[in-house]
Amino acid sequence: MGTRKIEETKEMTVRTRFAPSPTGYLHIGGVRTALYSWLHARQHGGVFILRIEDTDLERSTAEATAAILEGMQWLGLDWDEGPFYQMQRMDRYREVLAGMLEAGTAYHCYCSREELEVMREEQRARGDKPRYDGRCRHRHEPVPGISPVIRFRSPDAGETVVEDLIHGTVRFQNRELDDLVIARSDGTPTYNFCVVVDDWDMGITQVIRGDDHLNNTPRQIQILRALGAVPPQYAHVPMILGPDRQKLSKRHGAVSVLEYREDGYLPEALLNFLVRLGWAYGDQEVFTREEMVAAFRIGDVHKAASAFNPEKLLWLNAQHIQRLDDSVLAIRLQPYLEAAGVPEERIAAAGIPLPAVAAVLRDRAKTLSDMAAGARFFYDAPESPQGKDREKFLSGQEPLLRMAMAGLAALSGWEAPAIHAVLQQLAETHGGGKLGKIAQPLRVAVAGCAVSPPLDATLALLGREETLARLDRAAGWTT
RNA sequence: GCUCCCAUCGUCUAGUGGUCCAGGACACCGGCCUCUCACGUCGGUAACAGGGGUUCGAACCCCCUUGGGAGCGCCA
Repeated sequence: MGTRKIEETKEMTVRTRFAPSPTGYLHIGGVRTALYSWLHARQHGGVFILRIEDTDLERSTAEATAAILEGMQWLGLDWDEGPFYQMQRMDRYREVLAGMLEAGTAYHCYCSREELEVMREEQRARGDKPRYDGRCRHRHEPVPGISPVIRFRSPDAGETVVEDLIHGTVRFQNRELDDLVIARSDGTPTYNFCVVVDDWDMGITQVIRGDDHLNNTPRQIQILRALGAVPPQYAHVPMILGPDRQKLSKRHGAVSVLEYREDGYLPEALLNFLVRLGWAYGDQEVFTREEMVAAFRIGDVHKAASAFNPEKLLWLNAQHIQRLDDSVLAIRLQPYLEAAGVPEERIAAAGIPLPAVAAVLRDRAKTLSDMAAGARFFYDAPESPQGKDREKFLSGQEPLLRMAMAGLAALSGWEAPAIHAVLQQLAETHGGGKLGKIAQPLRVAVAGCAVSPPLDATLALLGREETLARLDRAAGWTT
């Protein structure tokens, strides 16, 4: 019985977090670190925490916070605790700050910004790295009229080692690290300090974040040690570049993830794309959410930055569309159809089941928006086609349309194979044996454009009455 | 400038000293399939950044160079 207790304390519950700052929208890079954190927690039966780092009052907005939460929900990256807001934890930070001042691991610094700027300039001129020289370290008397900042007293000898799950051992000489500001002169704590206290308080076991934070890590470890806390494990994931391998920016469409939703991407496809950006599992390209959870290992993530590849995302989206059940696909598609101007009531009124339409469209759609565009004509009888299509395919084709109507009207059933036989027959008599000769005019007549699912399947779905009505109407467009 | 990180086809990657004149995927090019557009399918072009070591043997280990990135704030 005793051994059991040891195991439990040894194998701590995994606790990871995603900690975005609400100064902008949730973008691709953020989503990937969120995904990795989530995956790591889920595969270990751990806890995933959402924390909003909103201490930058100037730039944080409520809209950004809302967009982040909505994005996470849309992606299905569900969190077990939070969202926590740093602004609501100020009392706690002040308490820790006071303790550090008391213990002497932090001290007041009265240097003015101007003074510091001069100091840095001199250092730069000498070719040194600009860093605080610790001139207030031993000051005991306050300077009247100046509200001091609080600095962390960092060790000036030895080294701090980061055992990174992705990068391996990374060593930093302590003399390279200066005494950083952990509280501003107005008393508010700074980022590096809040992160440390939060990760500590929240019992985070693995900090998974962008590798732009790797340089901050030794200082965070030092603060944690000064606090008597055991540092968590770290995993610094590389950043994502634009398709041109330049830093990801708005120009690349690297905007809010919610735009991917608008553009008709499936969340599982986006997640699949992102998980493979910097990580691989043999030759497997397509992963379900469950497969990702099972196969992903944070330690297998690549060290190098990777470029965003929109074509591959599109391909993966198509792959995931292929794999959905008709009924599920229809449910996913419905909002996009609505956005394309086909409300739910009209779908019901038309009597053409959406799952069936989705089934015939799935092979040729890369996004749900594509699919909605392709599905529209089933529910909305097309207007007279414009320009080329009308001239090229309908001009002078009234006899053909009439023949088709006669043939289809005479059919006893209304199944695709029977319809196909009629079309085949028509091709023999009016198309020189070539289905292509007659299919295009009929397609344009019925769908309003030169692209649609196979004609027999399309007509079967439209129904006899609607097909004949559309052919009759199109006969008026043949001049 | 200083510190840290990184480096296989255009892109995402497999590869952890021999089985690699380097495999898969997207994209691209060609063939097949075909009533349109697609899907599918078959095939093709295409990479170990450069230089030194270590070793019987290096894409894999070490060093240097080059190139990219990050950090050096009372931003996060």
